Amino acid sequence: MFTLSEENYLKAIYHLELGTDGGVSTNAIAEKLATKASSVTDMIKKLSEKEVVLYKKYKGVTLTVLGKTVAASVVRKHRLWEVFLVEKLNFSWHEVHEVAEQLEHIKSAKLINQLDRFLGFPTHDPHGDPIPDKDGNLKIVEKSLLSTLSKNESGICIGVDDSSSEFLQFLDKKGITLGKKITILDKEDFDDSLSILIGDKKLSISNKIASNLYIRAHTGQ
Amino acid sequence: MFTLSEENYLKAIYHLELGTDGGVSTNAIAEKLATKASSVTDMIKKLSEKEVVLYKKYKGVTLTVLGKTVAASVVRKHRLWEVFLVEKLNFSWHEVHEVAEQLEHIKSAKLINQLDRFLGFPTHDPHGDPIPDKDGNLKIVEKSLLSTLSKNESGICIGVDDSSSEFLQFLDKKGITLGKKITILDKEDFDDSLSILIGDKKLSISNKIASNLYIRAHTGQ
DNA sequence: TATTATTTTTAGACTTGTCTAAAAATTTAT
DNA sequence: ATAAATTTTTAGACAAGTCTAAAAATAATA
Repeated sequence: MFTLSEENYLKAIYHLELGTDGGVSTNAIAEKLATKASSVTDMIKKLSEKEVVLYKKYKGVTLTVLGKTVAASVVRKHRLWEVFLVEKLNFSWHEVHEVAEQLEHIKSAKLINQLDRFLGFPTHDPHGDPIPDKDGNLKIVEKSLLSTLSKNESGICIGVDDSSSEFLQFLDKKGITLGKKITILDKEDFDDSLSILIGDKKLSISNKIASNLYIRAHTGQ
Repeated sequence: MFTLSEENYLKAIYHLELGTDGGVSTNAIAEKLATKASSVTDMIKKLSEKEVVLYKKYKGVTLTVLGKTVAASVVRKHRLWEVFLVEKLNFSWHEVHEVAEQLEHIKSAKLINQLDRFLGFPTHDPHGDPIPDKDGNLKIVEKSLLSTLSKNESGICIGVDDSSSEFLQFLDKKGITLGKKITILDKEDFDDSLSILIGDKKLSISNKIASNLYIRAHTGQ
């Protein structure tokens, strides 16, 4: 069994590992968890003894298969709870993170399996991130940034890169939500801003926004 | 803000206070929390400094108004989660306690208020225990033990005294659930066993069972 | 390659919550 | 009312997880 703290470390390493090829550095973990490098070293030793990470001094860490399983299960719980909060309890997508950070540590296999069923076996959380299945596997969806589409191309909004509260609230205000079809009407060379069609509304958005929105290719029309 | 451990102590004291008139003894708390008296003394000092209990050495503790509010809020969360688990996630009433013990410590006012609304503002948990409202007040229901009813009297099953897993599973097997009407058909002087009518079924139950079932007077018939 | 800068680890300390063993206070019984 | 039993508190220790400050290793630069 793993403590709350251990689970948070495993989750951090899991997320960091997706973004890099080699091992994850002590400093990177420390920054992610808002703690000190020395604390990270201590914890890594513990995790190493528990055989959930591979560790060589000064060389960073990698999750073992076991470690990856544990981390994925925490992520699974986090994202299922996020779906619950948004779908059933009327939370906005920018309000769910903090609460899900707590709920992800509740220990009960039955709870999470029944919750999964209750929610209709969702595959993605409210931010568009994939929910690992019971075995920790992710269903990968081909995605690209809105900013990479060309004029007259379109796609379905499936997620965000920056999931800060401010950005999510901004999207809410503009009416940009997951599942909506977005078509590029025009691209402005001057500042790379976009003119888009979302639903039946025409919007102008900056390149910064377009570089934070993920799009799934839209087959059919 | 209170730690998980502090909340558990407050909850224990809250429950113990309902069963006695004066202050709650150190040993009683230790037994309830399966810990040592010396640990209790340590924690009581901390709680006393935080002004949630009144404490005089060797004289036991009492909750302050603030302490009672905090404890009631934990109990409220515990019982609301129990309702959720049974009503929405198909848990049996004997499976919910352990999970609710974890969920009761999740910190989010919005979460618990929305959960309350989602569940239809329930007043009692699956064991028939009352759910404190937002201000910590209980709706008291006039209740009596089934064993105190006389022949031909009847009432609605509203709760259990002993909520051990074994007892609850026994009740499940016999078809005795909350909300059902029970009528005393006969009382056996020899061993104080009862012959009862529940729903349309005739059952014979021992006095031990009857002394663990709470009944609300049944007006009308 | 030698030196400087950065990263990582070690050593030692602190907090929270717990424990054991012993001392002090209270209660019970003779 | 005094002795015995019980309850409660104190004193000191320990594990988990964190921190600061300093040492060691690695990486970057001249």
